[in-house]
Amino acid sequence: MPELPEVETIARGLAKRVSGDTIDSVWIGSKLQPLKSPAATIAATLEGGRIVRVHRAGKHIVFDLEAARATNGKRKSSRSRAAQNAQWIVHLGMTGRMVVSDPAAEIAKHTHLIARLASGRELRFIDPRMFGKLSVFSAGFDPGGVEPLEVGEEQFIALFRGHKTPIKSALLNQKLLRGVGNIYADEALFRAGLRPRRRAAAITREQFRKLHQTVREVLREAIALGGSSINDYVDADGAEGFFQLQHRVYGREGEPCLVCRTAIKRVVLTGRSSHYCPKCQK
DNA sequence: ATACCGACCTGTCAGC
DNA sequence: TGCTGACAGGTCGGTA
Repeated sequence: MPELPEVETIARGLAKRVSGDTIDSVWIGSKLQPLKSPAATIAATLEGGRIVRVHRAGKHIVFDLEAARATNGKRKSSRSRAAQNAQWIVHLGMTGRMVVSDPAAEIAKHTHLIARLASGRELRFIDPRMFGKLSVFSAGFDPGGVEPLEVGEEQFIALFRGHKTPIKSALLNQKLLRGVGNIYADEALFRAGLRPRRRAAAITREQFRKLHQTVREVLREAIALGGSSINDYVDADGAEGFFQLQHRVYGREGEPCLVCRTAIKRVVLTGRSSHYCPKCQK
C-alpha cells in the first residue's frame, strides 16, 4: 500500500506519539507470515526496549530501540548502553497499518502484533493481506538503494544510466532508489514527459535532470499533503492524506489529460498498472 | 543483466 | 441476492 510519502507521514505520526515510551510486553499472533525474524527474537528484542526514535528508510518504518536495563543502582554510561541498541523494522506491504490504540479499543481483524507501552497505550500492527514484514536488527539496518530526497543530480543520473530496462521498472527497483512506488513513479514520469516503457538507456541527460527534479517534487508535495489515501490508508492518527486529489495520471485511465485533454492510457508493465498521457509523454 | 509471470493473501467493487 | 473476475499502494523467486 504505502509508498515513501505515506510511510514518512506514518513514521512522523508515530515519532510524535511513542518516542520515549518503553515497550513492556509484546503479543504476536499465530500467523507467522508477516515475520522476517522469528517471533521469539522479535518479542525478546522489543520487550524492555525504549523507543528512542522513529524514522523512515525507503518504505520501511524504523524504530530505534535502546535496551532499557532495570536500574539497579549502578547506571550504565550512555556509551556502553549504545552497544545494546537494536532496530525494529516494519514494512507495511500493501495493506499494513501501525496504529496507537487505547488497550480498551476493539482489536481489529488481522491484528498480528500488539506492543504494550509503559504509557498504558498499545502499538498495533494490522495487515489483512499479510504482505507486510516485521524484523529486528542488532546492528545497523541497511535497506539498500539511495534516498530519493537526498540523492544529488549526478548520482541520480549514474543510478539509471545505461540500464536497458524501462525507466518505470528502474524507478520501482528499490535497490537503486528506495521508496518510490507505483503511484509516484507514474506521477513523476508524467511531469518529466517520459513514457513508462521508455528505456533508461535512451533517456538524455537533460531528461534525467528533469526526472530527478520531478521525482523529488512529487514526493515532497505528497508528504506535505499527508500522502495519498486510496481505500483505507490512514496515518498513525487515523487521518487521511490528500495527495490523491493531485494525481495527474494515476487512476485516471480514459480521463482527459490535465494539460492537453488527450485520454490517459493504462498499460500493464511488469504486472503493474502504468498510466500516462500518450501525447505529453514520449 | 533483463523481462515476464505467478505467488504470496484478503478485500472490494463492477457487472451479470 | 449472490456469484465471478479484475484489481489493489509491494516484493520475491523462477524461468527463459
